[in-house]
Amino acid sequence: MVREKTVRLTKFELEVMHALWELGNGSVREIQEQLPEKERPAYTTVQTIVRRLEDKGAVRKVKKIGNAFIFEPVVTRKATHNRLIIELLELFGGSARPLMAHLAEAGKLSLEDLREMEGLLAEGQASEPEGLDSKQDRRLSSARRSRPKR
Amino acid sequence: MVREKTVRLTKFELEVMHALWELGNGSVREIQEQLPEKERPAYTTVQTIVRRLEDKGAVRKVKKIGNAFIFEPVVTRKATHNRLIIELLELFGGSARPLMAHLAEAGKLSLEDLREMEGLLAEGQASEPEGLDSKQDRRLSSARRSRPKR
DNA sequence: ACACTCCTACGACATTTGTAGTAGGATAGG
DNA sequence: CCTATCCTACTACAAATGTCGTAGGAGTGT
Repeated sequence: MVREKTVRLTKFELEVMHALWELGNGSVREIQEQLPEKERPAYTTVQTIVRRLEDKGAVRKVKKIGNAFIFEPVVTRKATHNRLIIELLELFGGSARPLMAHLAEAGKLSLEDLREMEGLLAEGQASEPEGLDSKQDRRLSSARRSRPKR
Repeated sequence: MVREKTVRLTKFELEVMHALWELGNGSVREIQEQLPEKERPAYTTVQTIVRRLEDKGAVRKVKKIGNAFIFEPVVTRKATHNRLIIELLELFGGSARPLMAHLAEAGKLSLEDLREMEGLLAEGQASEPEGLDSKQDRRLSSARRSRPKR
């Protein structure tokens, strides 16, 4: 087994990671723009979070384009989510049963969901493609970003 | 609908709440002793957490026995767990599907679990008794606790 | 009335998180 | 080569968390 590295991430750090997972890799600017407008913090705030993520070993610089660093995730979305789930499960006694019961009760779980899962389980695997690719970098190549006339 | 109060609790606060839910109600001392030895903090640490929980409105004093206050949960375990689950779900796009997929893949979910759930769902309800009772208080009545000869 | 324990009320402090501002170097268009 | 922008490296700071210690009031057996 590969014992993936997992780090403890805060809510906000998770959001930044989410953005980066979506992008595959990207600059601080791109990450910030990827965040939902509603909760889009200042550029330097994102920069700080990214730096902390780098300290924690959750992301790393892969290259430099112009004078900007391009970051990429080190921890996978899957490993991170797993960790979160494990922690939540512990609160429920380590078993998925009670958790499922809650989901069902909250109406978050339908019979169809269950049957669907059964199908997957029966087949022996339930994996999502985990799209962590698109490592191209045709961007920033030589074009200045938004240029606010001020 | 009763729109239960939910507060944001930290990991440690959750553990204290867990202890209190188990007890039904209890003194700081009892709560501390209810915590797993491995991670049992100093008495005053627990006291501080309880005080903060009180500030947050998650617990309240119900009476005084001797010179000690007896606390009881204000927020239910169910409501709190629900909140946690909701937050986790948001990370997964708000749907239970991806979460279940993770559980299944991590081997935390078996076919039996699924069938069991189906049964419950089919019946129209999946509720656990939510044992928040046992509000007696035959304890501390007049007996000193452990008395370390020093 | 005492001595011994408990308990509570507060205060402290190091970390971690959330959020940003500033100074100064790097770049590209003109 | 100059200038308007970007970007990075730092620094700052308040609020939230994790962890306790201390002072002083209370309750009880003798």
